[in-house]
Amino acid sequence: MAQKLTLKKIAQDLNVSISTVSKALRDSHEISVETRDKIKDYAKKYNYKPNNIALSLKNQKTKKIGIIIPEIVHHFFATVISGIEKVANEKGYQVIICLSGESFDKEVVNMDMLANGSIDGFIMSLSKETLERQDFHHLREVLNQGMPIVMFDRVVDSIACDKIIIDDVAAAQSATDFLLRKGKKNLGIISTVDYVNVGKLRTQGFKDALLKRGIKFKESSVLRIEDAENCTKSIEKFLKQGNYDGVVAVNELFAVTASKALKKMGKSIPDDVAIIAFTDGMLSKYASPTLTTIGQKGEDMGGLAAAKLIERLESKHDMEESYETVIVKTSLVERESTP
Amino acid sequence: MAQKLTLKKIAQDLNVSISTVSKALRDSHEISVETRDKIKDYAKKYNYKPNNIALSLKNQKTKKIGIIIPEIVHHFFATVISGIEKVANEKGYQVIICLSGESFDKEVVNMDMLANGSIDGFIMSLSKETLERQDFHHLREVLNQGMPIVMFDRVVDSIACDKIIIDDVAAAQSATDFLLRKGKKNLGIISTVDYVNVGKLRTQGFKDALLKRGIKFKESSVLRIEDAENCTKSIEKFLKQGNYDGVVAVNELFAVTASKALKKMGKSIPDDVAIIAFTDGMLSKYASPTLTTIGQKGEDMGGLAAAKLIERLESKHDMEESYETVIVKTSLVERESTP
DNA sequence: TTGTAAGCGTTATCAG
DNA sequence: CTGATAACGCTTACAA
Repeated sequence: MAQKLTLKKIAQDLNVSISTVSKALRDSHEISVETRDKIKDYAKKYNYKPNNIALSLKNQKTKKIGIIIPEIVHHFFATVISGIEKVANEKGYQVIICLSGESFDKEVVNMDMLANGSIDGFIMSLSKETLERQDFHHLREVLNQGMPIVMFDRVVDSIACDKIIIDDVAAAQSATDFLLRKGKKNLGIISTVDYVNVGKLRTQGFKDALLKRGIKFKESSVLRIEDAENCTKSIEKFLKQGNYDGVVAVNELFAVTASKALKKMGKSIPDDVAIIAFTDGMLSKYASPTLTTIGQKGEDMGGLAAAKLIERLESKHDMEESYETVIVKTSLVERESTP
Repeated sequence: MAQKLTLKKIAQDLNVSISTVSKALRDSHEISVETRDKIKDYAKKYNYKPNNIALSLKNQKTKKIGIIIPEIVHHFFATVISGIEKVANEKGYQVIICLSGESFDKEVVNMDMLANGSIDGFIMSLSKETLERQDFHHLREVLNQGMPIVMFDRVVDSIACDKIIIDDVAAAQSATDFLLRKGKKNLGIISTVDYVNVGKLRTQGFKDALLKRGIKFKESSVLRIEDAENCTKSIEKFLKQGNYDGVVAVNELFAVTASKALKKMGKSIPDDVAIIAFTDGMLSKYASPTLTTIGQKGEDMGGLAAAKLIERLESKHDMEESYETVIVKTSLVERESTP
């Protein structure tokens, strides 16, 4: 069990000083070619690699990015991480992931832990509970220490930092309008409770689209789901009562659940009822019928977030106070659930 | 932008020495109650938190676990991470995630980076390319340095370390037998290329189940898929030629693809053809028809892997050379795709 | 009861 | 050309 090699050991073994070794390995011209080669050969032979922790302490930077998201088992978040990881890796950074599990406390604890030197900056999407409480002191504290944050998807206006979002209102509006253009007249939307801002914004877009075409908007055409695990019953009831010919769903899960409910009711998709969903993930691609979706480009969002954060980390603090909100274009992926 | 508080600054502000501050904050009885309280109040007021990097360097342990997996967008891996994260967090550890993207080189590079002090141990599942090449020098190097590794799912026998797996042979055998018991006679299996060991093992189990019942096994009843992205054509062809009444698929994706192909061919599921898949994820739950699956308990596997790793990290090096392979029981989840 | 000093592994500055 | 020293932030013998 060969212990890890350090500068100190190399120095001892080769009867030189630590600083000589350090300089030789960094190709300093102060060192004679002979000693340099001797040291470099030795280092290569025994596979010396500098200790990252020591470097972090010395340089006051870790080359690590902290990611805090609600859940990793949601495909959208997984794609975002994938995008972050890719860009981060290219630029020599690594990612530390913490899950809040939609809990405010866990979000705070994890953030505190990471903020104490483990990382250089954060990329995060807020937990539902945090959004509900509207308590953002942990974010403020971190920003106050001079540690940058990039928020994505679930963001809040009142925090000054870089943000990567999609234009939820516009996307929902165009999704809704898409159904209207296909000749659907009586639309319903399956959304989340309002404190989840993306749900609220998408509902707003739905409403806007109707009003723009002079169709009156009824509150009863909105279903706001609290508990995604047990949404089947309420979706069935909603669809039965509304007798819609077009449905907008704010995520894939609501959409497939609606699709199943409709089939059970003997409706044919897309002829009797058309469905369009947010989040272009696995379910949409493989459900029967396949679902028309608004793609959220999770990987792009992650990549942009990472690029933005790293840019800020590596700029000489000269981009102070000029925060940017990037709006990522969504894409409409047409499949079988719409005519 | 309040700079981060350190022991040094507290010491200066309060006109005491650094070690006094350190001791006071750790409730040392060496320190008088007055100074202790004074220091603790000050620390609390300005929200002092010790720097993790400094602690890591001092203690020679980071309280971080490195995870290396092929992809995060695969639901199974996401559930495993979720399980790891949960257990790790409970025990005061955090997770650093690196993705190999099924590439050998990326796996090696990432592992090297993490091994240089950033983490205390690894949890990993090998990339396809690594399995194909059978080159495990990077694993050996890490183990040689005394850094523990726990492998899961895609493991190799020749590396001595703890492993968390499912009994792929037995699971495939029981899945196959399940179809036979339901009266199916002519079975096919959709698997991966053989160097992916789980594919190979599951194919083996399929074969075993047939032989055990005295049914002869034909090589032609195995489809080995190389490229999961473009498997539709080959699956269609395979199903048409074989005219099976029961299909085992080594993952969800192959299963839904098969399901769609069969429906297109006018077959009814499960009456004409029954399907059983590995990996109980989103697709199986929401496909039409829903799929009967072998649940791999990703979250459990992750939790066990984390627990095992941490146990090894925190034991006083007295469990040397006694590596364990934990076999996690799979569960059969019956849904609509089987009678 | 408090302070000094060494050490974790590096790098950078300054002497020799 | 080479080496000693300080520093990053912290803990912990050991002195005072």
